[in-house]
Amino acid sequence: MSRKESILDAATQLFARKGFEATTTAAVAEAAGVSEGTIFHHFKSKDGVLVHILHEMTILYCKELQAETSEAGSGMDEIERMMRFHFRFILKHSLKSLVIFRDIPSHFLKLDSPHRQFVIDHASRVVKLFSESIERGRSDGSIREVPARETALILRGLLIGLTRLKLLGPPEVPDLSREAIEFCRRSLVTDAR
Amino acid sequence: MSRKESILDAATQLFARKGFEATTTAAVAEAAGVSEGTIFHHFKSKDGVLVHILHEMTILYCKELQAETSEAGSGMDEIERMMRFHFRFILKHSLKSLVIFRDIPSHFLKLDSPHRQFVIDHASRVVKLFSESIERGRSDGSIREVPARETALILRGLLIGLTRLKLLGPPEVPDLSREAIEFCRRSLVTDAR
Amino acid sequence: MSRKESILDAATQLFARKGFEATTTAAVAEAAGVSEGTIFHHFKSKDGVLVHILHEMTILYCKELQAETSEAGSGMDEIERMMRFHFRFILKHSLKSLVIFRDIPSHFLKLDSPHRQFVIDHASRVVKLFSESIERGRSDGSIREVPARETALILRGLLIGLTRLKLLGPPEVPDLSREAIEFCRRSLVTDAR
Amino acid sequence: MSRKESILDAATQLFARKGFEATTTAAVAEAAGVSEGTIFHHFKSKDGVLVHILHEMTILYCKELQAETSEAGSGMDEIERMMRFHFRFILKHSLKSLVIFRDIPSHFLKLDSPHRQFVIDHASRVVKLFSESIERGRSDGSIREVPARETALILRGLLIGLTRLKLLGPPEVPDLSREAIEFCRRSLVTDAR
DNA sequence: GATGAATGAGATTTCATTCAT
DNA sequence: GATGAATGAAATCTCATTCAT
Repeated sequence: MSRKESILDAATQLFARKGFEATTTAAVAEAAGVSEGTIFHHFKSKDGVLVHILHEMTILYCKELQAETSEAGSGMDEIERMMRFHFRFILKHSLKSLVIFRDIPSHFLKLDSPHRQFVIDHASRVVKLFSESIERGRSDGSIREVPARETALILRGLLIGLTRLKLLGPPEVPDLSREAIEFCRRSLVTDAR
Repeated sequence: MSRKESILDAATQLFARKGFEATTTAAVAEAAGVSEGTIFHHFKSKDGVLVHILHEMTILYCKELQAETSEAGSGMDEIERMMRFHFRFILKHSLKSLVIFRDIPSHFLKLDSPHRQFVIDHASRVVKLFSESIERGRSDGSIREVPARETALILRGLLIGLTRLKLLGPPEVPDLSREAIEFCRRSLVTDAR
Repeated sequence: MSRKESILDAATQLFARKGFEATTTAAVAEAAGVSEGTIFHHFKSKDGVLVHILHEMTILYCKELQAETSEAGSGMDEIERMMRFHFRFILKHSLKSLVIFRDIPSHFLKLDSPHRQFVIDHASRVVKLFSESIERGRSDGSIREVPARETALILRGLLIGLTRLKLLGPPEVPDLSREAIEFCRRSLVTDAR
Repeated sequence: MSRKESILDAATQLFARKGFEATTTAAVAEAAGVSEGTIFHHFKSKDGVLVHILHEMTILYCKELQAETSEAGSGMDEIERMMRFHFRFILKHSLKSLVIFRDIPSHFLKLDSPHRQFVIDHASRVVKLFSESIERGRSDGSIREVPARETALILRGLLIGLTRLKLLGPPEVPDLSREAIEFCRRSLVTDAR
């Protein structure tokens, strides 16, 4: 593992456990077994480390999400597959997801943040994928007549909200992925199944 | 307006605009037109200001939410009314909601935060209200056979997610409240309406 | 002596001895017997301390220089008085003058420095005073026909150069004030004295 | 252009524009198109680059200044030629002169600098050349009875001061070389020309 | 000769908080 | 209750320099 990777690894752990603000670069350096200067050599700034994680995860998420929709099936199938993928993804990358879902908003969604646009663009891309699947579903008869973009936004809202609940909430929250998908399926499918 | 209120007002504005961490007590003092010491005189710490906002809003939310369910109607009616209330509430208190939805998680949901339990308890209370309405709906036939607690959590997840979208997202996100309620209604009502 | 004055005092000593860059705020704080934070409380930044010294000295210099010319006498008398004043001033305020003559250029005369204009304006004011005296001297016959502004600039150049020599040069440089004034007098007086 | 020359070139540009302290070795390396290590390979330290420039310029200045006096003429002629040469030199090497006149004092004239002696020796040599010319002028009757060393120091002071004015001052300062030489000539020539 | 990743010592600055008035 | 000067602990970041390749 290169030093850069060590740093990312240690940072992810610490950010997840203590929060981005409360984690010092000194702590990251020590956990990664490198000198503090090395962090700044590779990432320019403390923010830079978070940005790196954000970009990495965002790109991965988009790539894999898109792959889910390419294997045909009905529009409703695609929606279900994308939702299942989302839950799988945040489970597989739970630490990084936690960091992103909890700490990105307070740092990168300020109006003057240079990273705001990146985050927004990513969101748009995801919404668009959902939207297209909904339209496909309306065409192939698997999804009822709902407004595509609005519904896509609602689906994304639901995913985000449940992710927050899972990652930030108390541990006794049960796994809701199956039930959530069912919840959405019931709302979307055409009356005469 | 008392000095205490001035401080809360200024703090809300600044927390909303720049984030809790990035707002200095000096800035709050200046915006409120009081000296820095006064803040610590009334609240005990910077955290104290945020905690005050959190408590105030939480209690208000719970009180008003509960009021919504007291006017009878079917279980499904109650769900709809509670959802409508939520959207109304965050619109009416958008600045404070923004602060709470964006900044509370990263500060008060750390495992060792003394405020974590308060936040979690509040969440439980809300979920319980939803849950009870769902059960009532199942009894009165207005809601189909869904698991009450899981579904309540999903509803709350949806509300949180859409709130985040609205408060943090780009301004061009349309108002989704009506559509979201409709989305849930479709999923919950019994087949034979 | 207030803490602010202590800081200015200590800073002047240290800047003079070791140079502005090589002096740390920690050293200033220790020498002044205050905490490091106090420096920043009063002066905002390390630069701020230097700026304060610059402003203070500049204003004092201008005020006193102007006073020299108000007591009438011929134009040539005024020139001599102003030159004598300059040498007296930098002798009286030798530490602060050293700081200003040695360290200001490298910090505040960069093209993008926000203080550049202040320094330039001060210089202009001094040159103007010299210039006016020269014109007066030409009118009253005490100074020969020389271009006023150019000659004023040359006189100021001479003063700056000699000041640098005195402050920065080896200690064996003799006092040149008397001889320098004589040098200029010879160059400026009308042939038929 | 060798890498060493590239470095000197880039360093001169950057030192002139941003000042020696504010220029990082990383910036020099990038501007020169070499790696940072190469700078330390050729010069031994960041100081080393400045020292190199200083030595190079100092030696060149002395050599060319001396050449000016070898072509005979009266003592006064020599003084004029040396002054003209100085103005020509700093015009021709304006960037390097700027660096030397602005940044050397604050770095190499500290009492404990190992380069202080070199700078002082150079100054002495220049003063000596002026001094000798003045004595020659007194002998050949072209210069009046003035103390040779003091006057030489005054002349050097004037040159330094005007150089500072030209290099650091606002661009609207007119060229003063002709007028300055005339100013000195008037002061030095014997009454009965 | 050339590279550039790695270092580590240290500097400036920030800021919540205290406390004498 | 109100003030604001003073604090000090700590954090981010800089940067010349080294050294293995």
